[in-house]
Amino acid sequence: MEKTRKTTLSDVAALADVSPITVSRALRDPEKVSPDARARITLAIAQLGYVPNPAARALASGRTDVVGVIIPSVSNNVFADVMRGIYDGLQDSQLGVQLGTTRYAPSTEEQLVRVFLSQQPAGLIVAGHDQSPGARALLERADCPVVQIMEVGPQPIDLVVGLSHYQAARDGAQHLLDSGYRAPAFLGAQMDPRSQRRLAGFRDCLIAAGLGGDDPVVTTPEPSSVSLGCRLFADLIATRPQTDAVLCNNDDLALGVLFEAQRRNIRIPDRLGICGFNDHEMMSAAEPPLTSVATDRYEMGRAAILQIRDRLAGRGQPRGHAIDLGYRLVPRRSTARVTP
Amino acid sequence: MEKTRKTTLSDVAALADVSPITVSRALRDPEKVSPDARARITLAIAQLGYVPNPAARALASGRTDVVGVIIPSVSNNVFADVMRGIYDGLQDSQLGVQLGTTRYAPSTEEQLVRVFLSQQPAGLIVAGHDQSPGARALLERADCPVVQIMEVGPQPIDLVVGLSHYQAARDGAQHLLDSGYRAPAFLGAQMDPRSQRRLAGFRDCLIAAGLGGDDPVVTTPEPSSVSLGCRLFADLIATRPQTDAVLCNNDDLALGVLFEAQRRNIRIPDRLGICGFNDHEMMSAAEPPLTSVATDRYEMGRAAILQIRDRLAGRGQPRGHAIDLGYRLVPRRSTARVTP
DNA sequence: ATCATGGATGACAGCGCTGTCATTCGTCAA
DNA sequence: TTGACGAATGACAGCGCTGTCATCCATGAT
Repeated sequence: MEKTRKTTLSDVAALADVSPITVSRALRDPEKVSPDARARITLAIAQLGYVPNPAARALASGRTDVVGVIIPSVSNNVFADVMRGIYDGLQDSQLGVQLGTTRYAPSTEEQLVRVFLSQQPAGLIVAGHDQSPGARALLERADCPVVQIMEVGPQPIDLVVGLSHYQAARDGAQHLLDSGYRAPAFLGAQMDPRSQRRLAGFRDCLIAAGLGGDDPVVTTPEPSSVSLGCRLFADLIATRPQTDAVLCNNDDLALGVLFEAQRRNIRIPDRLGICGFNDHEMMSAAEPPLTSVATDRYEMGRAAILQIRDRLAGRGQPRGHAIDLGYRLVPRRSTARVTP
Repeated sequence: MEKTRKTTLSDVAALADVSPITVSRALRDPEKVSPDARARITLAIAQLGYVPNPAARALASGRTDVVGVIIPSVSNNVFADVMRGIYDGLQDSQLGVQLGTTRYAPSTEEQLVRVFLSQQPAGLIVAGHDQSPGARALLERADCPVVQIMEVGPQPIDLVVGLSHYQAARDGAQHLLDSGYRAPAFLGAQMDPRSQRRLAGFRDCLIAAGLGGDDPVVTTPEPSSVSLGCRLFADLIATRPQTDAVLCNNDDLALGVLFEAQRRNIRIPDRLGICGFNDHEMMSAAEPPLTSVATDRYEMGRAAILQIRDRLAGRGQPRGHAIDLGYRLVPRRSTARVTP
């Protein structure tokens, strides 16, 4: 296989009988080139199969068309939905994505921020607002739009798209109380900062309801899974048989609770209420359908990209702008207790 | 905020009192630099907070440290597992990932291949072996390692890590027959090429068993989901009430079938056997636990990256090398019929 | 002492593109 | 007719790094 030199701007320019600069302009800013020249250039590009070299462009212009995305994990389906939103938001743009995963380690996150920023990205999307001081300093100094997603909170670095996990979980807990449950518990895995705030919302709800003496919480740092939901629920009722409802940190756990309850012939919703978090598609399909606090992960990703695109187009929101996508409690049969 | 010029190799060189070339070498090939100089350079780098410019490196060397990954979708948890394997395989390497999603569209895939190749990646990972002729031609001409994942098949482009979906599904169907089911059906969504081959395996198994007269298959091009499993199963038993088992194209559908069967009080496994595909973690947690054909998506991603790393290190496998990760039938209660 | 050897280092040019001017030319108002 | 103006185009230099050679010097064999 012959090592054929790649065709360059100059090749195109020669064929189209213009200067390389004009070709460059025709590519980036077609308006600025006469229709005549533009046509010849387009033809030449097609004939030569020319593809621009992004490294050269990046070096010369100090910009790339890549948006860096830094999330804790790809195998968490919350982030899968976010990514889908990001890719959809990218449609009809020149932008690409570079993805990094932190595995929930702040030091890894900081390193990724450093690496990504060194590539002079068009924008950066990071999950959460619990960056290490170092990472935060880097991001504040970044000369590209930075979007913190997942969560709204104090002191945004630049742009924010998220929701209040505290409030969402607090409302979920309140829903359990409103449905007549008197001894709700919290089940949590992978207790990242957002999970911690959900837990705080749960606790405050109980305190506000005068049920604060106890702390019916079972958590683990393990990654979340359906099986883990089974195990945590088993632990929970072993130590607190009086529990009559569970607020789960996410839907996987809720599904595990459902299965474990079925195994033990615990009747849902009468003997046990179940509320998940996120409202993954499967929640409505389950038997009984499972109540959950719906979050719009897809829109979170999509909105983040659109914020960046707006900024790049010069009509973006100012630094500090936050979009609160909110949440929605979706009551289903799993908490529809007939007699309190 | 002052636009501070980034520190460059020359700045480091000046501080360390060596030439820029030596700094460059110290970074890429520390062995070739004297310990003395290396120490001064390391110190200077730390003092200046120097971070190399990957665009400049890419332009000068014609190489990048980025592996392109082209998959159909990120929200399919099969690919989420693959991605996790990829990121784990990347540990302790300089490599990064650029991810593109095709949305199951061959034209999008071809375009992504073109764009990614223009970035002169360190390697490329693509899902499946049903690339368009154009994409295939580009990949064959690529001067970087190319790994086709998910599936083993004829005429590999370069390297392959996968399994035979045909055989895996055929074994799944055979398991249903061996368990005493006489009228198994196939449920499929998002009928991509791999799903088609699974379906073919199912059909051939039935034919081989003398049950080929009929074609008990319900499929849809819609993306897979648990709810869709419910609906497809409802359709199935409406048109073919005699069905006594289902082989599902994936685990989401299987879970949907379970829920729908529960809703209709169809007893599992006696009245209905359920077999999924992939053996997602939730399958073992379900009640009853669900039989599935296990595939090692994680290892698929990991092995793909390791193949690329080996190649880059000069000790890789030759073109055409394929790794068949196989599959494993995991029988559980959902197909454990007591009386055939 | 002399020369070949190889490790360490450096000079030079250039990767392909774009920012910043400068230049050309046609058009229109005065 | 003239000058001013703006659209279209081009020349030049340089982004930060690396490939390819060339150079230097200590070492050990002769």
